Amino acid sequence: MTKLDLVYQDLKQKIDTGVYATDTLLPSENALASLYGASRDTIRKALAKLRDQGFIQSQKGRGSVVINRQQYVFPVSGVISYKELSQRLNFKTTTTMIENTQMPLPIANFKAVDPHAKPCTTTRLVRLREVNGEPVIIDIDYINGDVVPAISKAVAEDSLYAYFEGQLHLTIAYAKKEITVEPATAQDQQLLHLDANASVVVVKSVTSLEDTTAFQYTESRHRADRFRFQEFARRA
Amino acid sequence: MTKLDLVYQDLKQKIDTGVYATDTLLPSENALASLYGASRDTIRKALAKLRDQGFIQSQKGRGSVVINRQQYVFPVSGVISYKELSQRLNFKTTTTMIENTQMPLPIANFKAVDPHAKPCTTTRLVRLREVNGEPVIIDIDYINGDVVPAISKAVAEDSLYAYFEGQLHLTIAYAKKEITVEPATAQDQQLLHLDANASVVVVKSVTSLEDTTAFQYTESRHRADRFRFQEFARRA
DNA sequence: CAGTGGTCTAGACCACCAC
DNA sequence: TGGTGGTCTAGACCACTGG
Repeated sequence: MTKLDLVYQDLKQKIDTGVYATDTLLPSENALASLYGASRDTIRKALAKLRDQGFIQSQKGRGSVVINRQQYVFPVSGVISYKELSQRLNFKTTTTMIENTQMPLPIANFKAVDPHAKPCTTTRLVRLREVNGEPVIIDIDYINGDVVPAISKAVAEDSLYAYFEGQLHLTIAYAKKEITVEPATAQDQQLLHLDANASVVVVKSVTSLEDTTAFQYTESRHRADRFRFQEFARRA
Repeated sequence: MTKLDLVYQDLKQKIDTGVYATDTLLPSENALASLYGASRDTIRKALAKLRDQGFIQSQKGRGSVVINRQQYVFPVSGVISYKELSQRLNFKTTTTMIENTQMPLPIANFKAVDPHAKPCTTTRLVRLREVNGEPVIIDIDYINGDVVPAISKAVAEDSLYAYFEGQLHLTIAYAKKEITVEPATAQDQQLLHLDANASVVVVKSVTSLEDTTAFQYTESRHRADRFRFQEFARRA
């Protein structure tokens, strides 16, 4: 844990628990520097992170205002696993593996989100996500066989990310995502209990490692009436 | 223009035009510092910005790799106006004002995106966006009357953001957005030429100024079959 | 006016990568 | 081993806010 992250985590926690309340000012940068025994620059980096995440807004000559008790609803935003998400939200979720096969990457299917995808063999994983006993999402994953050899049912039904990071020590760096709305396929209708003319929200993503290897291609098909996505963005 | 932004813009432009090609390394931070006559720290801040935007990925001991020729499709991500967007994409677009009235802010309608919205009088603007003669989006704006007095038809059909920033000198700081899918209303069906059982993608947003005043509430209703949203995200 | 955040600098030490 | 990015520091000057 770096000093920057210690300051960031502590401030974030104090904002979350109301020690620093919404619409009030944080201590000044110099005050925080003394408090944490850090240089002003390190404090500023922690504040920049809070700013990017939408916790504070800084104003010249005044200070940094707490603006937002962060609330997660469905952050397609951010690179986060389904397991991490459901834990944070206290959902009662189950994951059922429907398919686990080896096949070449269907490049054309991910053209929009990664125009330069290269051929490779993959593990194809199809999983059904249920929340409170209701089927909500079908996740279709293609995992690069050069990076990850094979995946057990136990891992697939628990958490891929925990396996990748904890066991294989892969460093996940970034992802590109795309959201569209499409007519439900026969499989969507069957697994998600949908009518013939229903739509699903499709989230396609490519996740890459620190060395820029694209190693996971995912197509996530959501019941449209259960889909919700929130984000925070800054101007310029 | 700060030195940081000069470096950022120049590097970004060189990446866009291929001077620094995808999958190649940028000059080292020390080299860039000499090149631009800036300190290493300033260079690092510019690189951090490029990293956040998905242009480069840095690797300890190796350098910073160009990973992505940025491509805009429909950035709900980012605080950007429809006019800025259509210019960037070279769309042929028209905007038609349908309604321009004064009314109290419909707080309940924006509860999900701003739970603490306060009562205020607003200008309600309803505008239809067409791309290549095809109606694609209905924008319903509520603009805080305490911040912006009234809005002319000419401004509404050109660009609100250009007016807010250029004429009124407001500093737009950040926005919260939410995406959901809803059944098309009668107005949706009529204006967007949709069937009775069609769905629309609804993007609700609250935009705030530097002093944290929420001044614009927008409900953007998109034809589902024309909607596409892409984003870049980093882990942790 | 004093205090705040915004920008910029020069230098230090570390962990990591490639040769 | 030399060069790279990652972290941290101490200090400077500026523009802005508030009383």
